[in-house]
Amino acid sequence: MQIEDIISKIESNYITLSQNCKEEIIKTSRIITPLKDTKLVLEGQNADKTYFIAKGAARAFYLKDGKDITDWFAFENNFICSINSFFQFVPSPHFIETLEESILLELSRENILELSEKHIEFDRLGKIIITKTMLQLQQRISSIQFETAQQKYKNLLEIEPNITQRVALTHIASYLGITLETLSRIRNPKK
Amino acid sequence: MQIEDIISKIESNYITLSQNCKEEIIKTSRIITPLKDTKLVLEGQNADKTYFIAKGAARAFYLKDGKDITDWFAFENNFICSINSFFQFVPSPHFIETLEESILLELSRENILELSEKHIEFDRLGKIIITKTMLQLQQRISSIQFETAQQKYKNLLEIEPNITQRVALTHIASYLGITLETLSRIRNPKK
DNA sequence: CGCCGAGTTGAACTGAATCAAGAAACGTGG
DNA sequence: CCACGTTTCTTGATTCAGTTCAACTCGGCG
Repeated sequence: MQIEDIISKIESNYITLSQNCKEEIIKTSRIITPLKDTKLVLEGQNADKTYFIAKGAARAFYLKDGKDITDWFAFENNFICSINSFFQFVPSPHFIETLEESILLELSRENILELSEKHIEFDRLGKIIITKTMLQLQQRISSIQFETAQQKYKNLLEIEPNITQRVALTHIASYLGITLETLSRIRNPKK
Repeated sequence: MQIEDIISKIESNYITLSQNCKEEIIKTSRIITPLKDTKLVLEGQNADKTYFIAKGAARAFYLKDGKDITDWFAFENNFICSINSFFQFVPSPHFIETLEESILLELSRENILELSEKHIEFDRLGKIIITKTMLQLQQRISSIQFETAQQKYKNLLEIEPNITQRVALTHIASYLGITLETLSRIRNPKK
């Protein structure tokens, strides 16, 4: 996959970019093609990169009392970063790792800020992504807050129907805020 | 309170605005001074307004199986809107109401879009607010997801130390995703 | 004063967690 | 392509935090 293909994926999923802007993206970004289970960000790092997933999947997770808790999944045509670190310039509480062999476009915060200054469509792209993320988080809060384990799992399947084929159940369970055992029982009702 | 005072509150809490931009805000916005318990948004409405709280407090809530569930609190120097309706152009799932007699600056989506087009600082203001909201939601998810009722309450008090003096416990309980009874027991341990 | 909404307290119940074993599936090397 | 070890998932028994339902208290205000 060429960088032009990746950028046109961004355009068709988000917003059209000017030729100038695209050229500058090409100059300042880089493509990486990590294998499955590659760490993109480590806890404690200044995680000043954002990744666009052209192909593959990734997750953000953190360790709470030694337990691996998934906080976010991202698949094709979505962006992933350590939002705390990226936006607040603090050490990342999260790890980010690929869940499959992937093709990613890596952009640094510095380049993103510069691109946003120079190209109004790029600035708008940023706003769109942040808004989308905000709405997804809001959605997730209602789901976590007021639904049973069963309903939360169903909701997730509606949003990401194939997630069970791509992601380990342990990660799905921790993302839903339930234990692996409970998830297993939900999936195999009284047998 | 004059509109100039309100705008300077926005500037000191968020970002400096050009003279032009401020004049246009003055022309297109309006100040409202609702009493306590005034509904600003009703469920089902196209809620295309955002409110800046110069003084007072408000909450967004919805009815889940007839039960009143608080989704968001906002106090002085913060903005509140029905984020689903405002950003996605759908009927609002939320009500929004004041919790105290308040002074609010009301801006319509239309005016906000126009201001964002014309004034880059205003556009940036929007981005700052959305980013802040996103980070707060993210914060809230970890709190809801992996902490005991007790810890969630403590966390809230750290962020909003005076909330119990300003907001009914029922609303705090539903915001935390616990029952009023549980909240009461947390506040009055084994007596 | 008496009522009413908000908060408290008590007792029984329950959904999900925890702890503990075992079964499948997976992959690596012989 | 099979044997073995490792990781992932399932199943069962027990426990517990928080809910539910119900009764009671308190403070404000009409």
